[in-house]
Amino acid sequence: MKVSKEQFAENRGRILRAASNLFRERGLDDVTIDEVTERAGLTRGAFYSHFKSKDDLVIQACGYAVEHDDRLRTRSYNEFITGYLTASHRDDRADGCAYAALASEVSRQPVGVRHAMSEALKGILDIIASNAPGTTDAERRVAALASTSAVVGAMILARMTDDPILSDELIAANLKSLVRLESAKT
Amino acid sequence: MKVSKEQFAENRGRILRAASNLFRERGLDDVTIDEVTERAGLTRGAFYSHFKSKDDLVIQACGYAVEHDDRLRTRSYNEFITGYLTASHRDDRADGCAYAALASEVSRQPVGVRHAMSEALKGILDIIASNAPGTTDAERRVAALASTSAVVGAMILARMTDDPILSDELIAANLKSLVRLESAKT
DNA sequence: TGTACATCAGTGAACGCGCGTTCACTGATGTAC
DNA sequence: TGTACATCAGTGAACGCGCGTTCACTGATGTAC
Repeated sequence: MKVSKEQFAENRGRILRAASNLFRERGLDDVTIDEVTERAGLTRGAFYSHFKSKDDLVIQACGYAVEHDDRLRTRSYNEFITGYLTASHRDDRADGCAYAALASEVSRQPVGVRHAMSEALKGILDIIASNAPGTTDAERRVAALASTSAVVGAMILARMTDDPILSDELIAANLKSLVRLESAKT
Repeated sequence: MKVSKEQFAENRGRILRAASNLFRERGLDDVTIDEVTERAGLTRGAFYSHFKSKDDLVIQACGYAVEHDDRLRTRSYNEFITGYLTASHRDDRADGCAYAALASEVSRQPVGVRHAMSEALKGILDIIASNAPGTTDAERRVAALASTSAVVGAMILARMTDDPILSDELIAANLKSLVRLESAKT
């Protein structure tokens, strides 16, 4: 049956949230429309009142994940690094950084998804660069690109390994390397 | 019909090579047994004379990809960084680094795959650490973990973006950052 | 303000396709004598 | 060394399951009068 505009908007939000959590936790291919709508409290068919296709959902849900990620919008450069490189972030994929969870899958997706994630990344890099250590804009830009690459790579490898010691070591080493880099420049 | 032992071994190698290329290019889920065996010059059914299941193939093919990757076995630390962070590596996923291509998917695979990739990574990190800049073992270890995270993260993000300028920038900035790090320490 | 009705979000069954896996069969290999 | 036969890698059809998508239907919403 038809529902109110407010209910409709809320349902759409619930689908997006469920999808963004499930995608980050289990990957884009593994998650089914059934799972997403069930978690959102709806049934399969309702999905197509909100989204054109699963591809469409992927675009929206990836955008949603980045938009609602506080870790990518911290105030200082140091806070970004130390807030990102934590064991709790590593162990909580569902609410973690969408790039660490999905970037390599996104690179094989249709251009719509890649574009959405890419534009969002530009915004994030600009913020990080504005807070990054360095005496010139160019230096701060390099620092932002390099440290973002490092934290994303570290998180991906720390999640990949089945050895908890190596996993912790990856986080600790990058923390040390990036924080030292900053203090050396400030 | 039955084939000679030599032919059997060659067929197995062809399947592994085809799978390792296809997996890196298109991801683990997207590639089908049909595609792999066809590229290896065989038919679907032959697959199960060589591997227990697709999961089994994933484990073997990931191992194969890492073992046959020259980029991960370069002689000096500088060569590792500069050989890894290139546009041609970015554009050639099929023969590129398996970690950049598959690490985040591997993290969601059964423990067998994760373990194989993790143990291989340990070997690679040991080699890199032995060549890394730094005056103590601990310093070299940190440099190896940090630079490996950075190059993998940079490659993943450079492949994800649909903006060629940002993609080049990611590679250049990490090159600058990591090479500078070395010269500062040597 | 109240009422009739068109709209459309949600339901759940059904469809169609693709993919991993199985299986009966073929015929070359390589061993036993 | 030569021959008979058991083995087993490869073939290709078939199976079964899961998933994205469609569709006829329901009934609450919200608009037009």
